[in-house]
Amino acid sequence: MQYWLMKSEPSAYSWEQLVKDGKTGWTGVRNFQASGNMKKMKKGDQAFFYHSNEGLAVVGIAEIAKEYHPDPTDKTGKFGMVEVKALTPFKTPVTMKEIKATPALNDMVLVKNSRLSVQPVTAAEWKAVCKMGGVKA
DNA sequence: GCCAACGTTGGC
DNA sequence: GCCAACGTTGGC
Repeated sequence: MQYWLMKSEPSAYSWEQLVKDGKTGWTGVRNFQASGNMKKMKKGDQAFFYHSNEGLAVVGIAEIAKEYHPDPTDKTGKFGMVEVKALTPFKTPVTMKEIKATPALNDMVLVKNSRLSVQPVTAAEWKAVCKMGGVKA
């Protein structure tokens, strides 16, 4: 089981929308590192859903429903996509501010490389953030 | 709305 | 294959 973090601007696609849709195709990634991370995802892996720009917080947990395959919205054929489904909403969102205020979480990719939209999360980080969000890891 | 950081592109 | 220029992301 691997853990991940995926970012989305709420104005583009929010957690609330994913809950409503149940499942969505994670298209539009145009970054090799992010796309490469999606390639490593296995069905059943879990990912934090992070709201960037507005909210600035981890708001829930999604599960990888379909593994990496070509993104039909990418005309160049270089990038891929996965499908995710809503799994567990956080009781309380875990904000960037709180993450930065937690020494154990300062090595998160979210803090170190805030521009990467799909990133790995360690088991320890996963556990800590889940706890802060009020859900069981 | 600004600006720093970073990834990508393209000319050489 | 290098590197400058450019565009985009995202926190503040």
